[in-house]
Amino acid sequence: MNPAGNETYRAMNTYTKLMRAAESVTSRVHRVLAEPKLTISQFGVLEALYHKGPLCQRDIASKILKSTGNITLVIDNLEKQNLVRRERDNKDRRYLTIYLTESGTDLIAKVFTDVEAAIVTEMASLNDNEQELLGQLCKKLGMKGVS
Amino acid sequence: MNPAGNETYRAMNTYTKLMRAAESVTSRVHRVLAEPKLTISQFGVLEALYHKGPLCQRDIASKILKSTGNITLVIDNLEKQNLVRRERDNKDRRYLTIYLTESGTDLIAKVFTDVEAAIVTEMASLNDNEQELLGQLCKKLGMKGVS
DNA sequence: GTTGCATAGCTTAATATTAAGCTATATTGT
DNA sequence: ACAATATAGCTTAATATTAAGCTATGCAAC
Repeated sequence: MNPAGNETYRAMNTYTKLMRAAESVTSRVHRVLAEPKLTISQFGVLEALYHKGPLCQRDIASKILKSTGNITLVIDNLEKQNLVRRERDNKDRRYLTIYLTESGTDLIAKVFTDVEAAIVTEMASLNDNEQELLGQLCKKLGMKGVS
Repeated sequence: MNPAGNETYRAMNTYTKLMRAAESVTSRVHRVLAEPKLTISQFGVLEALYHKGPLCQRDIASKILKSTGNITLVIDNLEKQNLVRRERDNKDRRYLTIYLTESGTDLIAKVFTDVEAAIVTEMASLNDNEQELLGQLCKKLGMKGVS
């Protein structure tokens, strides 16, 4: 096999392992969302609000990488369950600020704790140094796109 | 911060970087599917057939992690575009074997080459040793689920 | 053989998602 | 002030996806 072939082979191999790891870890972590009946997007929205405070829909959309139209629906559904509420910004009336309600805060606090525990369990396959190393390598890969 | 807190902090950090890397790399790689107008699932099906040979729908479903009902639709759409064909197995008539057509083979050969090139480009952020290391760490993480 | 269980693929209904375009609001340039 | 432009969120139509259940086929036990 020529050098180019080796490079390709190695890249494909690494890529496959990266994707399998990400997918297998997330799919196990997301199991904890079944009981509270949250979709992954709903969890993403609640978690963003929980850690960043109130946000407008566009910011939420860009945070969880979904379209603004989709966020409208996700927030609608969370609002129906009384987990968040919308409030029109009086300075710029185009904006809706989304707030966690009290029960929304309670729910995400509990669910996030469970997700966190699941992630710790998953990551326990690697020791400290390995996790540090994996983090660095992933960071290098992810940064590529910031061009 | 207590030991448990540190462990959690580190795990969350590593997890986040892993997910960001996976998502940022895939989203860039998948851009090459826009021009041939293939969905990610369609690409997954074609690629499975290209590398594994003819498969029945259930095997395809488990390979690309989609429901069997969904695969029925994905194959329907590929069949409409004459990229694959279904053939009833005469030994066990419950099975449909899915074959790439000639134009399907041509298309996936070309598209896979492009995807491969995109992956090589992405992975070029890491040198040989780093890729090897990343692969090993990911493998360790992914294996957790095989219990 | 017939009866009952298992399995492959299909259908249906519900939900999620996106892209494109719409409305309302704000900003900027003249 | 007014026109043009930009932006936030919403709507609509098309597509994707899943879960649950259905049909047809095969297999195994009796």
